[in-house]
Amino acid sequence: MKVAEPTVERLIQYRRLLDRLNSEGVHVVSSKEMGEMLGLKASQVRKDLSYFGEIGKRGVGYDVDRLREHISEILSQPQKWNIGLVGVGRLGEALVDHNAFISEKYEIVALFDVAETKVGRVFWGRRCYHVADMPRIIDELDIEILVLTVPKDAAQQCVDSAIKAGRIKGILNFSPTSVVVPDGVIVYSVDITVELEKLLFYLKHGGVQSV
Amino acid sequence: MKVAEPTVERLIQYRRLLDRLNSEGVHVVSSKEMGEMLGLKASQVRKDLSYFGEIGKRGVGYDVDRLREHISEILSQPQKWNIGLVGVGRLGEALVDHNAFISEKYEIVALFDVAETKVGRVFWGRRCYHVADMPRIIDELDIEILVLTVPKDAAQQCVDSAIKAGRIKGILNFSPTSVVVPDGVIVYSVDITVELEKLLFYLKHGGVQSV
DNA sequence: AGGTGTGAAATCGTTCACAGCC
DNA sequence: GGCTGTGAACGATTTCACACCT
Repeated sequence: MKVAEPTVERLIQYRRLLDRLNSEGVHVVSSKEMGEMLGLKASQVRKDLSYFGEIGKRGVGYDVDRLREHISEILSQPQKWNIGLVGVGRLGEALVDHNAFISEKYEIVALFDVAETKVGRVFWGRRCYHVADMPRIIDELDIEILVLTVPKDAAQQCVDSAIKAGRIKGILNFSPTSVVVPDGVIVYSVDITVELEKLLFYLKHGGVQSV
Repeated sequence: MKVAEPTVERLIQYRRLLDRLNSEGVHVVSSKEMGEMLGLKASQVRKDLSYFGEIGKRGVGYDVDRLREHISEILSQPQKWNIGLVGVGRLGEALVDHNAFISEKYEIVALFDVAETKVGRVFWGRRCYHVADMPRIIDELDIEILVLTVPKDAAQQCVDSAIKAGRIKGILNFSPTSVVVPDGVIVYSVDITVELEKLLFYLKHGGVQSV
């Protein structure tokens, strides 16, 4: 089944909301309520949820637990992914220890940097290797996902070098630059500068909808 | 002039690319070349750039310097914005010192936290105040933008309290949760967990286009 | 020949509106 | 009465295709 990107993004948010509702002891929720909590139209919520079969009860709403199970199933992963983080700067360190990277679906298994003060050391249980050793380590540790937190000038060459190992399938890029990758490799960019500039742009012009 | 959000996002990327090309001594660039470097179709680039008048030369391409000026003009800000950062955790610290927040258009002027070990201290030249004092400090320092790097359970109440000062116009939310705001306040969310999960989803399914 | 600018077409995503069920 | 599920309408964005310039 093919799912549009905005829908996937919302599914993830629904699941998170349902986790919260569940822990608060809420058992039933309507599309209207979910919409209000997430800043979405009720019809949007219903359409998203209906893609995967009839899961709600007309006249009542959705069973929190059942819906949560259902969405988790859609978002489930067939395996645990090994992640390598490149660039142990301040942002890199923040991410290594970040809640977002603690999950049964994935794990940061290696760090990479060029600084002699970092290579060889262990940060939060992960060893830091030299960037030049990436191809070998990626192979040895079966790393398929890269998190990039390097300065912009280093981003492309880190990617090129990591991809040579032929194992990398996805990259989460925090560097303020675009990177070019071969077909088959997926890149998502989290670009703080861009988000801030967008916010500024819409503050300057008449306010627009929130996102 | 009204500009669509995806267009604004790309304009920001064009400008960044042009800055780089300029520093590399490149003086002319075509829509095709820009597209390749940013992962966009040439027609997309041309359409974006043509919204603001004829700026390229047919048969030649775009003058890097002139185009850069032109886009900078569109993205320019009428004033310098004061930013308050809430949540001096590891991610917050990383951002305070992050390149993204060094600009003539905006400046982080105050930090907020609840931890006694942080309140009263100065981090990279910015004083950290108690979250309870936000309304007063926001008023005194004329803060109109909030950067949220607090745990998810604290996010909404921080927003509510900050907005009471009636001065906040925009929020850049790094907390892994949605926040509800009154009309007129713009929220952009940078959600690391969501981006990572999206990447995973499309790794599981047949790869999709990069972003 | 090579590259821009731009209407028109195609695609993608959201919202409406209402039938159907609880 | 209230709420879901969904085709159809709508709106937004991307891509095409080609006229036009140099």
